[in-house]
Amino acid sequence: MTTGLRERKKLRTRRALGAAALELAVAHGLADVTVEQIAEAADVSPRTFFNYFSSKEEAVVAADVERARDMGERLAERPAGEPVLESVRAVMREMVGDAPRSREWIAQARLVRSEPTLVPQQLAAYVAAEAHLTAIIAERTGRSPQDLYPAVTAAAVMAAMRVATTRWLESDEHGDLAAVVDQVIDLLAGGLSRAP
Amino acid sequence: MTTGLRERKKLRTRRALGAAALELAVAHGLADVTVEQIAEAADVSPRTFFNYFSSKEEAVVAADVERARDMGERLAERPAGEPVLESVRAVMREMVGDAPRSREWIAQARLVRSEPTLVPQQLAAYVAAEAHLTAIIAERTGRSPQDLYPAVTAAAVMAAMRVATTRWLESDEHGDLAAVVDQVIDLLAGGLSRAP
DNA sequence: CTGCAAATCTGCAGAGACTGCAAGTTCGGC
DNA sequence: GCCGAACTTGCAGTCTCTGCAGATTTGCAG
Repeated sequence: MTTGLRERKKLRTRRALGAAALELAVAHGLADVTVEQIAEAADVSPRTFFNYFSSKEEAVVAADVERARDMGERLAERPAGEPVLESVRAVMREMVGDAPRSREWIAQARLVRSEPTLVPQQLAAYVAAEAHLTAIIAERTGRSPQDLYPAVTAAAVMAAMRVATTRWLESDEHGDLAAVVDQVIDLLAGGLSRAP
Repeated sequence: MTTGLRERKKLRTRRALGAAALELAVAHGLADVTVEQIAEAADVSPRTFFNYFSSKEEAVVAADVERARDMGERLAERPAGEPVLESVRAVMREMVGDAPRSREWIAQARLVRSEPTLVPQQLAAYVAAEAHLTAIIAERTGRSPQDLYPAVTAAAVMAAMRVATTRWLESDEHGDLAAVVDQVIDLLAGGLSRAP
């Protein structure tokens, strides 16, 4: 892990920009936040903002991308013999446990639901994670990444996760996300043939 | 069906704008096409363009949205007793048969793959269709749209269709899309447990 | 066919998003 | 310490996108 000062600094400003964008958007609504404000809050020039992100929307969703990457890494660390769907179940259980992060996650998720411009970006983040997941599944099952199996599994799993989190946010939110995840995974494993 | 002159005219300019946007983007690359050019090609003012679409990207992907809506309508017309996955299989077979439309479809699909800005919009189109599909599945299985089953099924199916078309485009394209669709549906129906 | 109300189109002005470029600043290695 | 590479910044300029107000067109009733 060669993390020179340079790289660390870059990561720090990237995170600062993402956090500032999210915070400001939650507070004032995305439309009423300018790149200039975001840059100022992160203590860089507006021009630098565009060296990191190509749009406001991308910055707001940056945390999601990181979360997805995190999910991928955790999946890669699961025991090799474990069925893919079970690995996903386990990883989601781990991640749901992160209470402190959950706060900002919920804020962001609700923001996305209320700002139409963010929806496409959010989906792009999911699909980026999907590509990573495809590679992991391919390696783990000893299949080629060109094979349909890893790709379809990854896509279906990510889609199911999306549905699970959406439903969880829509309902009282007091319910257990892990339980919802369990249900959607059962549906997938059951071949989508019968209802719960 | 009350299609007054007004509505028909609106639909016509909407399609003209979408087609112009797609055509120009394929010819010159999306970045080198301005809204002004698109509007001119469709014979309306630039301001009017924004009365129909909120961005260039949305216009380019408009045909996709229509196609997704079409798929939804065809699904709704399938016999009620048919299993959902089988209905999807049948509908895709029908739609693949439309040779004339396929040309522009392939052009658009290839464009999306080469223009990063279009990816999020494309995904948004898929998800919009997903909502429609959810409603259809809910009605057909007699379940509430709030239920997880219709939502997960719709999401998984759309994700699988996305993978199928992507793979089909990536490979020589001479293969049969219907065959790829068959494979991905088999994977879903099999609970994602084994490889083909 | 005529006139009215609503829907639509258009031009204009203006705020912001975003990019290429060239000049400064900082970091990493020798 | 010093040089090259990487990063930041300001600036100029183009394009996107929006609100508004005044035409223009359409649907409908009389």
